[in-house]
Amino acid sequence: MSKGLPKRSEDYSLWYNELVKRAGLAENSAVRGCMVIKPYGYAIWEKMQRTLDDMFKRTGHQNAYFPLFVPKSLFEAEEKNAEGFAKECAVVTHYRLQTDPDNPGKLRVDPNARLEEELIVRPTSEAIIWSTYKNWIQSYRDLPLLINQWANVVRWEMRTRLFLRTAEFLWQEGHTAHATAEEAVAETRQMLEVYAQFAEEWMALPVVKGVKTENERFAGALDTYCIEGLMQDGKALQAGTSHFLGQNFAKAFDVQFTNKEGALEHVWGTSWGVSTRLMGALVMAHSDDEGLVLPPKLAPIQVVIVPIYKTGQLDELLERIRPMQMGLIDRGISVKVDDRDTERPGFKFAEWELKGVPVRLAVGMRDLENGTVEVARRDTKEKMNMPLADIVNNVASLLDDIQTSIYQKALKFRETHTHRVDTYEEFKQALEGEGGFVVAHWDGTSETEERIKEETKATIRCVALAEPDEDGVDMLTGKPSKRRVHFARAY
RNA sequence: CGGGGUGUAGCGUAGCCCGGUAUCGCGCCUGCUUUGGGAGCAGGAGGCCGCAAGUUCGAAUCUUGCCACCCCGACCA
Repeated sequence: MSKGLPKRSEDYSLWYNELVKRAGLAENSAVRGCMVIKPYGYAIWEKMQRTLDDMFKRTGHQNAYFPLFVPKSLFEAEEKNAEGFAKECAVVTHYRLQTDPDNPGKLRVDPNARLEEELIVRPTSEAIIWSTYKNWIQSYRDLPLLINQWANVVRWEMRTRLFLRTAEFLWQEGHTAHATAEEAVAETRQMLEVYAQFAEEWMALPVVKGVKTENERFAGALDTYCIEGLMQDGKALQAGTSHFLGQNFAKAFDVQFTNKEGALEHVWGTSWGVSTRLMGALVMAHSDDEGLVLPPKLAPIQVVIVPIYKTGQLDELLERIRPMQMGLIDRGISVKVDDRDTERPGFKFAEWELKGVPVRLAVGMRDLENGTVEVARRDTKEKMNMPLADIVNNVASLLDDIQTSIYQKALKFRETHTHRVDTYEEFKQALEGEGGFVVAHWDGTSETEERIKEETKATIRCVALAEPDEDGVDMLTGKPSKRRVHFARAY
């Protein structure tokens, strides 16, 4: 492991890339735009999955699995959705390879093995799922239908970045069907709340909840709700979306049910998802020039114990550390004892800091004689000595402190990086400075939104749910506005 | 797809203009000494120089073609 990460202040995106690789979260693969998620990174994703999955189950959802491939005819059924994704679809056209007569030892696509109908590798699963729902839904008694799937999807992005935008990524997608618009909207908003709660309580990432403008809306949805986080470089990151689909997919796939009065109606739909992009958000929101800073609730290793010893003392020291180690484990804390005899303490300290382990305990014979342990917290780099006798309680509450503290830090950052402006000059200044959210009046037209995007690269992240009504005028056109919206440059 | 760039050990690189089988650092292996903030010394292993063809006595180096990747732009529910 080489020393020293690039500095955030010097090259933020280089810092991010290096950090993801050096901390062992992910790396580029032999496939263009596709990453390998490494064990340490996958362990964090698994914790996210487990937590979210529990939250979905508690809100009444069940998991299922649908195919990776979508026949083109199904894919194109909902026109807006199909158009929205058409430019970034991987397409399977053949089903067989053969040895190449012109190139010994090489294979080629068998020209006689063309599929009668092309298969689209799912960029999202509405089409295949709604075509299935048609068979599952007949009566109001079949509703609501509340399904989630954990899956991979493929979007052939022209430019990719580890976790933030990869050609293949992992995600969950919820797809629900309801008897009424009101129920579907309630579902959409409920899942938005679930995402917001997860982001704030588990990822320690404060988010703005809001609704997308027409320009940014999911193709095929009537409304797209979202949570938006703010990264340390002042750019916003969309961390999750929840869509109210209206009856669009029900109509496209002819999904109808008989209501209590015996009349046929199209069902109302929602879909919602978060992806491995959350990993990118987690890294960018909290980490520093020394490495990752992980919130304790998602850290695969919450406490690392580094024994400090002289040659020959290791076994004895490990023996004496064991009661403390077991005490922490019994308390439900995940503990790693770094008993590698091949690395020195300084190296281990640096490595666990890079990997973002929230709490480090350094224990040597000297400490044991004094009845103390050296405790270091990753987020503030503070070191303190704690009595060995009470170490389990102290560490448990320290982990809670760290979770709260990094959330508060991120929240404070967002507050100091949110500017309310009234003129276009102020708007541009706010963006050019330290970035962040710029909250301003907008006349509600796509033209103005586009123009601002072209001139400043800032987009409307959302119309925040918490934003109060307020009469004003668009900073650019002077036309009337009833509410401010959140602008930012975004990932 | 347009513009620019780069491919040399696991990683990062020197050498290329001016042809003679490859430099340095990190990492790796062995041994000894070390071990409370990224150890020191000694020894060692590891290379179809992106691929293919051409020029030449001889190609990492020159020529041509191809491939891959990176950066900027376009693109990105």
